[in-house]
Amino acid sequence: MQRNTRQRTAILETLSRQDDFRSAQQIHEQMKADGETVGLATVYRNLQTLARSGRLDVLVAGDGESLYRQCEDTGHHHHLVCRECGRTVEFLAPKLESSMSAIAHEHGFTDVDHTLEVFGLCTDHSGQDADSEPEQPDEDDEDEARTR
Amino acid sequence: MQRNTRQRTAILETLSRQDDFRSAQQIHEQMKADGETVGLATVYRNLQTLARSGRLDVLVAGDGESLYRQCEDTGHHHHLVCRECGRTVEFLAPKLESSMSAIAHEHGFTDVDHTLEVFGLCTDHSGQDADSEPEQPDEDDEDEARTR
DNA sequence: ATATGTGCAAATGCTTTGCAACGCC
DNA sequence: GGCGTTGCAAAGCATTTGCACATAT
Repeated sequence: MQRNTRQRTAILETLSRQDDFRSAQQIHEQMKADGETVGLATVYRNLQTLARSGRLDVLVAGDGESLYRQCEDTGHHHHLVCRECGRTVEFLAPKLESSMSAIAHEHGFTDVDHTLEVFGLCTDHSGQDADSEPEQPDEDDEDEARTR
Repeated sequence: MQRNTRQRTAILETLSRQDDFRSAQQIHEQMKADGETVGLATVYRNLQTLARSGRLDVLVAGDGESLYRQCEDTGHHHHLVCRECGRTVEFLAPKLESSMSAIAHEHGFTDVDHTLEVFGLCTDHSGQDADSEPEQPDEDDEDEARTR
C-alpha cells in the first residue's frame, strides 16, 4: 500500500543524515541544496504519512510550525530540546502517562492525548555569563522518568 | 501606556463570561453575535497584548491555533482541554515538575521550562466523533496529579 | 496635542488540495 | 494496467501588517 518512490527515499535519506528537528520547508530546501528535485507538496505529504505511521517524530513549535525528525524510538516518548541548538534527548515518563490518563478519566474525558515538551539550554549553551548555577547533587527520588 | 477603549473593555467582558479556552476567531464571532462591533485584527491585537501582560492564559492547540482565556490561577499549572468545546480543567502535577527538572539536570540542561497540555473529549463530546485514532490501553497507578 | 488604538483590506507564512501526468508493484 | 504518487499552482487558514482615521489621556 505504501510505495517506494525516488522522492520518499530521498526524504528519508535526508532525514537520516540529520538529527535535529526541522520544518518541512527546511527539509525541502536542504534537499534542493543537495540537488534533489522534489516538490514541496510531496515533502509535506510524505512527512505527514511517515509521521502518522510512526516513522517520524513530530514536534509543534510555539508558533504552530511542525518540526520533524527521524524517530529514535517508535514508542510514545517526550523530548528535552535545547532552545539554542535544537539538540534533543528523548525520554520516557511512564508514571506521567498513567497519571494523565487517570486525571482525564476522573473528569470524564476520553480519547485522551497529551503533549509534553521540555525546553532548556544544553551544556554548550547554558551560561556564557556569570553563571552561578547551584550545581549540587540533585535530590533523587526514584526515577519516574528515564532517558531512553 | 495601555488605554481603555470600548473594544478592549468589550473583549475583557466577553472573556469574563466564559471560562473555556477559545480562539481569537471564536471570541470575535461571539462578540459579533452579542452585537459588539470590533474588528478581527483588534481582537487579535488585544489578545496578544493581554496575554503578554499576563492577564490571559494562552494555550497552543495541536494544530498551532492559539487559544485564550481569562486567568484563573497565576501559578504554574496544566490543562485538560476538550478538543470539541474547549471545556477546561486545570490541574497540578507536582511530581512531574521535579521529575522534569531532575531529568533535565542529568543531561546538563539548565534554564528548564516545559509545556504539558492534555487534550481529549469531555463527557458531552465523547460519542459522535468519527475520529478513529488508534488509542493505546492505559493502566492506572496512583495519581500524582491533582485537580486544582 | 499626541501617542495609542482601531478598522479594513492586503499581505504573510505554513499547509492542504484539485487534477492531470507519472511510475511502482 | 491500476492505483498510489507526484508536481504545480491555486486555495485555505490563522495571523499579521500598512495606513489613514479615530480617540483616550
